[in-house]
Amino acid sequence: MNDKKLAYIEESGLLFEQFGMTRMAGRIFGYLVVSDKEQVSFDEIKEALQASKGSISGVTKQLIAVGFIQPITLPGDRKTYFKLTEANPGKIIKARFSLFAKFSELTQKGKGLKSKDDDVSAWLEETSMFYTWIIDEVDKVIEKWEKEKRKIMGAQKQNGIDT
Amino acid sequence: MNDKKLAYIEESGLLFEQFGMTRMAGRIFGYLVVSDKEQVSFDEIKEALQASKGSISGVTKQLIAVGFIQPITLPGDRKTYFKLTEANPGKIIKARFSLFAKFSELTQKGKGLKSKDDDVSAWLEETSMFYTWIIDEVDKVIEKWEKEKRKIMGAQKQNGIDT
DNA sequence: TTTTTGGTTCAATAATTATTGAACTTAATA
DNA sequence: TATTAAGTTCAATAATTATTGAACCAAAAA
Repeated sequence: MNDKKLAYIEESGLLFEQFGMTRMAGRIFGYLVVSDKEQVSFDEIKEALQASKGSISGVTKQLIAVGFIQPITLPGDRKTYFKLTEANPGKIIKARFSLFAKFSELTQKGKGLKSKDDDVSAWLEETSMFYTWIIDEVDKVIEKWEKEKRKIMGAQKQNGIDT
Repeated sequence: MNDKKLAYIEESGLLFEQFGMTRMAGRIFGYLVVSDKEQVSFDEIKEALQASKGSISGVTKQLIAVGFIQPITLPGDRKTYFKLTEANPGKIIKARFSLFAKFSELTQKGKGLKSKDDDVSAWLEETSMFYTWIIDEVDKVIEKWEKEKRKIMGAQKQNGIDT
C-alpha cells in the first residue's frame, strides 16, 4: 500500500466524521476503495488499519447497516469478507432522507402544542409538509437515476467537455 | 411553560442530536417553536433553558449558520432576539446536500488511485457522478416546492382525507 | 468619561462517544 | 468430543465534543 493510498484512507476517515459517522468507518470504506482485491477479509482490514477485532466488528456492522458495504461469506470458509456495496448509490441517500420524516413529525407536533395560531404555526405546517413531500420526490429522483443513468452519465461527461 | 412544552423541548434536543447537531441546538429550536412570542431574547433563552451565556452564544451561531433561526436586532435596543427562520424550508436541505459534493470528490479521487480498472472503479465513477447529479436534482425539486407549494399542500391534505 | 448592559471568547471541566482488549460464543475441523 | 479459528460482546479507557464560567470587549446610557 503506497503513501497516497494511506493518505486517502485517512482522508476518507475525516470525511466520514463530517457526515456523522466514525473515523474508523471512513477508513474501512477508504481501504476497500483503494484495495486491489474486490473482497477483503475481516482480518486483513484489522491488520491494515491496525485496529482491534472489536472495532472492526462494530464498525463493519455500522457500514452494512447504512448500506456502504456488504459482507460476503463462502461455504467451507469461516471467514467473513467485505466489499463495497453493489446496491445503487441512491440507497444511502434514501436512508438518510427517511430521517427527515422525524423532523416532519417534530414540526407537526410542535404546531399542535402552540397556545395560539400565528406565523410560527403556519411555518411549522409548511415545514412539516415540505419534509414529508421531499422524501417522496427524492425517491422519484433516485428512480430516475436508476432508469436513465447511462444517458445521464453520458450527458454529464459531455457537459464536462463543453464547459 | 407547561410540561408538554418542556417535554417537547427535550424531544427536539434529542432529535437534533440524531441529526448530528447538539442537544442544546435542538432545545433552542424547540423553545422557539413552543414559545408564544415570535421573537425571544438571548437572555430569555438562557433563563428558559438554564444554560450559560457561552453556550447560548455558540449554539445560536450554529443554528444561524445552518439556517434554522435568524437573529433580530432593533435600533435603540442592544439586545439580540431570535426567531425561527423565514427562509424557505429547503434551504437547510440544500446546505446539507452540498456536503455530498465532497463525497463525489472522494469517490472520484479514489478511482484515480486504483492500481487497476475493475468493478470498483466503475462503481466509484457511477457513485461520483450520481452525487454530483443529485445535488442539482434536489435543487430543482426545492424550486418546484417554492413555486407550487400552495398547490402541493392542497393536494397532500386531500390525499390525507382520501386514504 | 465612567458605568452598565449584552454578548463573545476561551480555558477548564463535564459529558459523550469511540476504541480496545479480554472473556465468551459459535461453528467447523480433527 | 476436543480443539481451533473467526467473530462478538461488553466493561474499561482513550479520545472527542459540549458546556460552563470567568475574563473580556463594544456600544449605549448616565
